[in-house]
Amino acid sequence: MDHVDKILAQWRVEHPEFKLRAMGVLGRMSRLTTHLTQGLDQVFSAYGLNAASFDVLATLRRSGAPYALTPSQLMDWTMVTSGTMTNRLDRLQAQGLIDRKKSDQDARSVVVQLTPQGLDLINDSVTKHVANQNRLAAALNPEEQEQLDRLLAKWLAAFEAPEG
Amino acid sequence: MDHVDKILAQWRVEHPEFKLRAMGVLGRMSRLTTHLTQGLDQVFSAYGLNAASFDVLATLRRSGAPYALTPSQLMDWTMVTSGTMTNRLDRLQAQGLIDRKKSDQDARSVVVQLTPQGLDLINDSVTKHVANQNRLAAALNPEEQEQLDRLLAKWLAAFEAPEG
DNA sequence: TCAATATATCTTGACGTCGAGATAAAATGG
DNA sequence: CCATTTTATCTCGACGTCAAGATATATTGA
Repeated sequence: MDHVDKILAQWRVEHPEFKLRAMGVLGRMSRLTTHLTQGLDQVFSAYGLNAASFDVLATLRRSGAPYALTPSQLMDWTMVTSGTMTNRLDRLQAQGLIDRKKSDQDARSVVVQLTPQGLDLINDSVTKHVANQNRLAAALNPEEQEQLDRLLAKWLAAFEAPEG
Repeated sequence: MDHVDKILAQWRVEHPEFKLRAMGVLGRMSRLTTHLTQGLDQVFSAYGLNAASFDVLATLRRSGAPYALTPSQLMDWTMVTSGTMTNRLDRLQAQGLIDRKKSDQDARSVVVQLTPQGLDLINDSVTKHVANQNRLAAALNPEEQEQLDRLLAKWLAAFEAPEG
């Protein structure tokens, strides 16, 4: 009887006709996301980062040398709006973890690049982050993780399929 | 090859030694949560609400008549801090959907109650919300939803088990 | 009894996010 | 060639959230 079960039990009393299966799934996902977010933040904050700034640095890092992307490319990878990305980049630049220079190709555009300090920081932190993710997932055995991943992938495809 | 697969493919090039199963699961959960949040907001905004205010109204509604709880009880149900709850209640009160009165039992405490308008609004919107949840989950068949729910419940138990 | 501690709620300041709009430059098409 | 449309980025104001701290009241235990 976890928290979500208690919520469902209340609705069964107040609205016995409700079809609650999806509510259970979505409720557990939401609740789990809260716990996982807190778990991931433990590593981020140990490096003076948060999920937002880590996300940008990691996106630059995994794009490969020279660890440079435009704000638009970063927006595509991270699912945030342009105002949000500008704010993230401002803070990372103030921390000395990235720099911005005008693009040679397109005068409207900007190139965001990891600084040497930014590269060092993401190299260290991402290793800890991956270990932390595996720790957080360890409540499920490898088979269960595979099963879960398959179901999530199928569901996600409904939103990210090539045709929308 | 969804968005998360592309991220994993990049890491495999840059860090072939990373154990990426948990990253896949967490990444898909995160991405899915973003899409689901947007899907749920469509119903909320049709009623002049957002996820935060809906959450409070729904918690009061499913607690049963007289649809009254203290801010502390609401905090327990919704997993938010006291400052957040104060802010939510201020806005709901300004909208005329709840009222606050001093507790008879405990002079430190407050009783939050749905107004008649608040009750009408949550009664209408929660019905649409449940249908919307089932619509969003329909990419998985009932069996898959059950399977997913079982895995999520097991995982969630690691965070919400009686002993921590 | 009453001082120390715990509880309930609110306040404040900082931050991350979004949406709408501004600005500038590039691409398009007649 | 030039007007129109699209693209890239930034600005601004509003909002939701949190952490830390303030205030008032209740509970505990010596």
